[in-house]
Amino acid sequence: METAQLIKILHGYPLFRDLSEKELAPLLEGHRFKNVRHRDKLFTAGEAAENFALVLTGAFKLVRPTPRGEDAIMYFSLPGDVIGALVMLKPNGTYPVSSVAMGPSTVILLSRAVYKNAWMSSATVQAKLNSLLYVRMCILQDEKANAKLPLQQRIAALLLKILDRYPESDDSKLPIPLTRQEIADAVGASVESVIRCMSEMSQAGILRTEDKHIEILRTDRIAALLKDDSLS
Amino acid sequence: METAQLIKILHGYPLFRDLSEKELAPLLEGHRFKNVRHRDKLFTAGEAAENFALVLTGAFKLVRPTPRGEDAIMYFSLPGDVIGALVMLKPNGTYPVSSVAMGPSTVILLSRAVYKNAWMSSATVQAKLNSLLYVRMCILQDEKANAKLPLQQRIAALLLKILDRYPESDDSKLPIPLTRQEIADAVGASVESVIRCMSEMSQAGILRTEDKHIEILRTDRIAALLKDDSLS
DNA sequence: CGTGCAGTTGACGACACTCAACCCTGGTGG
DNA sequence: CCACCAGGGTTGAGTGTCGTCAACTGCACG
Repeated sequence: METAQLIKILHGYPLFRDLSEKELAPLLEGHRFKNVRHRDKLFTAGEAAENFALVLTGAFKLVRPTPRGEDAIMYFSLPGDVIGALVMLKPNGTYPVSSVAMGPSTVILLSRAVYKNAWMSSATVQAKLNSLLYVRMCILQDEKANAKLPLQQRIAALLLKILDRYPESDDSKLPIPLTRQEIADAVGASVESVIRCMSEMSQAGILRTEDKHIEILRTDRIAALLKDDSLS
Repeated sequence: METAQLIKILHGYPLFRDLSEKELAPLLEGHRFKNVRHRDKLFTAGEAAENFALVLTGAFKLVRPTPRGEDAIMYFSLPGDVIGALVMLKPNGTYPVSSVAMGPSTVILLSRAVYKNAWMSSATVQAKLNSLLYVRMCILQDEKANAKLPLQQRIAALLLKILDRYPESDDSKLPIPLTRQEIADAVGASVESVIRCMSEMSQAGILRTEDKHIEILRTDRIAALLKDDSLS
């Protein structure tokens, strides 16, 4: 890909929107593209963190292995997100989470050195990173606040939250292919429970899934689930 | 308090450690001290965010009200922590959490304007804030990963985590007065369950509580709880 | 001396987890 | 061409952890 084209794409992302081409160049020093196949790991939790990455296409789930051998999904990284930037601050740091591709994805890889030289010395960039981090933290906090709700509502909250983050989508289809297992890992439940829950919702005509792509038919009724209770 | 003394204190905190007096001054522009009484709110979730604060003494719990009227504790802010800084980025932002004093506490209040002028334009300060935020996020992620563990282990993890954050303490006494209710709010459980759990631990001689101050007698056995299972 | 907060205990019940099948699909290799 | 397997989805039965409700104690404070 030519640099000009890349810059155009980057300007579409909040992180880089206000940066001139001149400011952008040093941030991308030594960048290299990388394709990641479905279910491959870009970074692995616990590994020494030498690089960070910028998502261009596809999606990644950031997962932490739990003490019991399952996975817990912390975040879904979509195009425009930065993965592993925070840990660049710590010398000899290790990735706190693994990043696993959901479907074929592409990123650009950048080195810790670039972070120290260019990213860290720019107050603007740091502030933007803070912003991304802040959003992510709020999501985690929301989830913690919702942790005691019945499963149905936690799933509903998750689906709506994902829809929210993709304003461009046609309003009802989730932009990422999601298996029931992944939903379970994200809300902290078992696959079976998630399946039972979502079957109910399907039968109630609230949503539909077609080959891992979930379509929400009645956003209103999902939202209603969060207020009161039950599918009646 | 004189400024000189204040600066000395601030230099003791990671956030300001590397800053000269000259760099520090603009960051503190227009600062005012505030005493907060036990259980009073410094900021309230949902309120328009006009100020942020720096904790000097005491402690704060950052809580989000849950949909069911309970509180979920997101974080314990100790001296040296900044409260509400992140949301300064967003014009018209509202605090995502309430900050409630645990015991009498003091802070210095700073205005959004100072943040925009001084804090945001310093790459060093932004990077430090990032660091603080990163730690906090890792804690939340750990908790999410542990969410499915039995209650006993979640409590054990919480207590150890708090001890970790206070290396100066005499190794076994928690630095913050914690009620069972607060522990319950932090791990996402009911008071009664927490009480049952901790009574067991007391009887097993693992910990002792004296007027809301928890002392851990056998750090090793608490840690062991996290690996295998049960108090045997 | 009442009120509010913290801690405690017991009985009961429910939501969700576990385990164990089973179906369907697509891909791979003999 | 068919057998086999892996990944995803589904269902049912049994179980357990934890939440709910209720009642009671001790203490501090105004």
